[in-house]
Amino acid sequence: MKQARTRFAPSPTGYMHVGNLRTALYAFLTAKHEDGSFVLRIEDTDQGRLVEGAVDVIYNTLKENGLNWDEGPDVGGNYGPYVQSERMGLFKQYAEQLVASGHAYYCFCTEERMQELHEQQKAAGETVGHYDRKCRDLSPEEVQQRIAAGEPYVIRQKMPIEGTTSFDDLIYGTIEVNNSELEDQILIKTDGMPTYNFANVVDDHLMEMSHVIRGSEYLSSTPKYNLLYQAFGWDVPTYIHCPPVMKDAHNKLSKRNGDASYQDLVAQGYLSEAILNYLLLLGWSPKGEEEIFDLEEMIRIWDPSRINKSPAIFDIQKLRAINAMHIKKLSDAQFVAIAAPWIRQTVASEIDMELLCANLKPRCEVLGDIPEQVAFLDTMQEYDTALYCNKKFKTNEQTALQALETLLPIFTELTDWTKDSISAACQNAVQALEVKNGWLLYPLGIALSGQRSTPGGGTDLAIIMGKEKTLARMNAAVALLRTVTA
RNA sequence: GGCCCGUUGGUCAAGCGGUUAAGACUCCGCCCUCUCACGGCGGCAACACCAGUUCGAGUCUGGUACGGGUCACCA
Repeated sequence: MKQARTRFAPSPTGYMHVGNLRTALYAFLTAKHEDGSFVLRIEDTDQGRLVEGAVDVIYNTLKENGLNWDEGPDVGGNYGPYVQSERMGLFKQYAEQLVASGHAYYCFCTEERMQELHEQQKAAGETVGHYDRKCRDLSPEEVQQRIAAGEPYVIRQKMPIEGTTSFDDLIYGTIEVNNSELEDQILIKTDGMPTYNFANVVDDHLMEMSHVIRGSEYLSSTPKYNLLYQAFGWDVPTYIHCPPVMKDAHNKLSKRNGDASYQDLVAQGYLSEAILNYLLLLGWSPKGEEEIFDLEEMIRIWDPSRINKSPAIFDIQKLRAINAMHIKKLSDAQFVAIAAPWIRQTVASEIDMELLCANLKPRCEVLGDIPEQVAFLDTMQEYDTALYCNKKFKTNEQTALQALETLLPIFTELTDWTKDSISAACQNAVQALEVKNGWLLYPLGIALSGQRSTPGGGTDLAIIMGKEKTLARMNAAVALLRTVTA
């Protein structure tokens, strides 16, 4: 069997939206599942859209996600060059080969004539569009003459006039169109450069691509691609057209309306593994029930035929959930390493980082939530003492005052400020008072944080912020409660 | 407008002629619990519509509606 070779061929426009990333992932997986090669080709021929540093964005994004390419502009390979602008010279000969075999022709119609043609078509009530094939049957002599005279020309593909053309897509099946729908499209422009469609076919063949994986917007031009392959007598690759990633039911996710890019999501605190995992599932489904995968597992289970036909709406909620699951899979040490910088955005004081992180990990869906979650450790906001009321633990301002006054001397006496000793001390008090844990300790959490929800219970918060701050906040709470209950 | 494609809960989706129509996310309830989470258990919620084929249709065929894509000397 022929070796699987796929490519990702982005334009360097300075931005990688998640739809692009997903296409890259699918192409990567299709190659790697069959132990094949993944190729990166930069399509930079649209000089007008070139953006400084854009190629690096592509490199970095792919690398961060582990989508390493076997061949590409930087690493080379046997099918280079891998930057399209460096390949411009080699297309014209292929077009001329097509002219010689009767599958293409020189066309001398100017843009002005095309304009007029469209005007006429409109006036005649016809649908505006296709070139009228005026130059299709020029005699070879006339062609030679006009070329020799220096007249500008393009080379157009000669479409069959009658009949149909069909192609197979792994996702959409066989698609057949009437040849009358096909325009004699331009292959080589007046400047001698190839059009995108032509360069693509030639490049993909020269690079021996086994699969062409791209967006479904190319579905309607694929018959023309197929005709080109046939005219050359080349093997047709397996087409895999992917439906678009949508922002909502009507709009594609796009850079134009400022939708989140991969980089934006990372900046918001999403893990790249989670983003990739979510993208995998957006428009594709695995065989079993499992949804959480790392790259290696993705490669193993990948089956491109399970890609869905219909567009998929990007759902940030689901991404959050998957991100949370990936965070939970992290080791404690890994989590500390990635969470610490986020914690430090709002917390400068000395804290028990390990314990804080252990509490944060199951409470954190996106890293970007962390700063706000932990800010109280540095600065406590004023709070409503009604927070001390809890039906389940039968607490209110009065009982909270009692609880804190019970705890205060115990904590003050403690020399060993550890989880074990604090817990033991609290358990003793609970037993002596014959109350529930919550009655004694729920108020502690409020006193230390001033908020209802915190990353950790009262005793953990005490350890995280240290003895000194704990006692200070307890004293402040006692003072506050005394004035309220007086 | 022509052509092509699509349509299962709010979202992602399984399903490939016979199912009580999976599962995940969201939301709600219960349990666990020193807050909030995590975890466990349970619940709400779907085959766009109309014909036809068939003993039987989410699954096959045709049409309708709605949505998307495409009709460049742009990639």
